Amino acid sequence: MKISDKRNDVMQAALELIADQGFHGAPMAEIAEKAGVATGTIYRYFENKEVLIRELHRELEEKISATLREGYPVERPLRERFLYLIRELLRYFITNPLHFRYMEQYFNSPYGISMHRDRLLGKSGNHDILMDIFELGIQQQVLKELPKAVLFPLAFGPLIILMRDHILGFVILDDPLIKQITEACWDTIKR
Amino acid sequence: MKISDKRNDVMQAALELIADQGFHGAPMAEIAEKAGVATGTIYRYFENKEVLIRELHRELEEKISATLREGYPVERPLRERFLYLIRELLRYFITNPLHFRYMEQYFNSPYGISMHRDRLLGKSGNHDILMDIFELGIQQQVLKELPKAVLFPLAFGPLIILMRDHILGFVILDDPLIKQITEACWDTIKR
DNA sequence: CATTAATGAGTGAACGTTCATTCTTATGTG
DNA sequence: CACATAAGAATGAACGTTCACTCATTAATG
Repeated sequence: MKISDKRNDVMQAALELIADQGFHGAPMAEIAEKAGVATGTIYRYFENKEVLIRELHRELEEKISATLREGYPVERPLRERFLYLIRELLRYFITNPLHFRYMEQYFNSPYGISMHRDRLLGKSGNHDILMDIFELGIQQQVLKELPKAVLFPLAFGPLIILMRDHILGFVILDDPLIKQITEACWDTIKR
Repeated sequence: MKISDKRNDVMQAALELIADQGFHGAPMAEIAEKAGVATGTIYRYFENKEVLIRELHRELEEKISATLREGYPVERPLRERFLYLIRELLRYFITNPLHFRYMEQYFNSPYGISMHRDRLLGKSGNHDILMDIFELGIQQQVLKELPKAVLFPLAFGPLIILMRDHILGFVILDDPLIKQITEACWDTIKR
């Protein structure tokens, strides 16, 4: 058993518990039990609960960012690049609903607020890509002349509710529907 | 002092605390202190914390619903009715940021999930209005031919992030901007 | 055998809720 | 009107529970 095995087990257990019970539905004791370790063991790997939570967030963001960059069509027209981002983000979360639920919990908590500031300042990984699209789009008069801080909510706001509804089973996001949705998102911001 | 004075004080205190600290940042003792009553007094008016929380939600929803219905232009074209709804909702929340924060907390909690089901089934007050718009719009081929459960997120999803950013001071939603935003929301769903 | 890892009972703080008691207001009586 | 009595409202200390975190002890490792 490698040194990081238990660390991973703890993170996985925390992810699952927090994703579907929230931070307060995930006591350290329960995380430990689910991970098959003792409570105290968690504190070998994470200074405290907050560190565990932030670390988990960091790791998920990393994964998502990597996925979006993977096949990103840098050379294609703006619209295509934009559609790609939205489509792949939706697909990622459909494949990894726990990740979505976790990010949602995180975002909607005291932890999330500082991150939020970063996002708008374009610090985070794949938001540079997005901000480039917005900037170029406005320059080339392809997009509406709106602040980037408005374009982002317009384009990505729907995805949050859609994902939630998908996970709850109110909608089923299959490929044809995803195609229509991504195009609708484009319509929101295109001139 | 009327019988309902303390009840109101408690609700107001709970609203303020919960809106900016979340449910877990609002212990009954603190709510009581802020309301200027003893802890035990709360339990004269509310069976327990959950009842208080739900009651608060009910009351806010009532107010919002009333506001949206107030000047609703029933006789005007679809587009105009739709723009009205979005614009007034934004305005309401800009005027009452605590209400927005509270509803967000509520929505993003175990309590919120049952409500969510109601919303999609069209039980809640002003959603009948909205569903009518969607239904008519599809019939008249004004709107995209998408499930109502998709039209709703597309049209209203942006508002949540926009409101959050507005409250955090990242955007300032003034009237010209609101006009552009509501029209962008319409562009998302119009054919 | 020395060092590191893992354990889980224990600790104290925080929380929602209760309830014996006190204070306030309303009602009855002469 | 003065006073006694009853009813209702308000109080806050106390209770039981939950939780994050600690630490003395045990197990594993090389």
